[in-house]
Amino acid sequence: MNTESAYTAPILAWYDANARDLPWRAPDTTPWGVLVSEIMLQQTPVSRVLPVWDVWTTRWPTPAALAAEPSGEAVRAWGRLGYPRRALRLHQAACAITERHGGDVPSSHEDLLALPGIGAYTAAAVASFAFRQRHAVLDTNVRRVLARLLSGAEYPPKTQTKAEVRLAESLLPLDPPTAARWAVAVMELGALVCTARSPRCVDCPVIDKCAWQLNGRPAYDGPPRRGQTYAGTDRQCRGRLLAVLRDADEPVEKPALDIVWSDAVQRERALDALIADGLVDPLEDGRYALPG
DNA sequence: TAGACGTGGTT
DNA sequence: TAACCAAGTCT
Repeated sequence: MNTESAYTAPILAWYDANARDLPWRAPDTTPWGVLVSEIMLQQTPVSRVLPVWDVWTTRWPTPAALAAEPSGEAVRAWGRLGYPRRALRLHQAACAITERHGGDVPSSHEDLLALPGIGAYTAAAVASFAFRQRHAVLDTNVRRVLARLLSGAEYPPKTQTKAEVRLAESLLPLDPPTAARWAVAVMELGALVCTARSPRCVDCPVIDKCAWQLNGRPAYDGPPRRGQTYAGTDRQCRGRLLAVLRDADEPVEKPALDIVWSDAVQRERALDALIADGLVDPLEDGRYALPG
């Protein structure tokens, strides 16, 4: 496989000059700090993660510190980041790290992948960013950049293909620390320049080598990209319900939940689902609380 | 494997 | 304004 391409040097140089100064990239950030950031950043913009990451890593500087607290505290401190099951899984991951790995975030892709809430992307990201290993880190940004640069398409296919993985691997510099830098660099390029809408091609360090550009920037012509309606869904209902518990200092009575969603059938379904997910704890006295 | 899963900013 | 989008994972 290739180890260098015409894209490598320009993108690395661009990153050195344009990388954002994000706290989880600071040299003294621990692997745990990196892991927390990666989970928080799933489907969530950097600007909203910043303050929550700060609070979390200060309050729980190690996996053991988080594992020592009830999972409900993790859910509460998650605030309005969204997808609160991530908080639950991060707490579970902290417990597993404490029990199985002596309190140290594991460095191997395999061990990371075995942790709850960590999939192929996050395992690769942590192994690469925190441990300077050589992995293809294929997130939505990188998939879009590679689609444009090499496939000449505006967007990558809806679901990730093996061809994309092979392509990303073929682009990885051989030297692990350089591969790790390359991984963040491509991701950053996708986040700042090669964006989904209105890409800033004038600022692109590889515009002269971009297949999409050379093709005349053809518009996406594949199947419609999934649009997610939200109003009126179970997801919105779950969000309302959980917000009540998050904002309450003590367990709440049922009416406090009933008042935030008028459709009783949907409300009960959502509440049951939250309980099944372990995000809500139905107490014996009939009240409801975040899990202990 | 398609769909569920939160939330808020941008266009 | 409604739709799209943001460092995905799980089932």
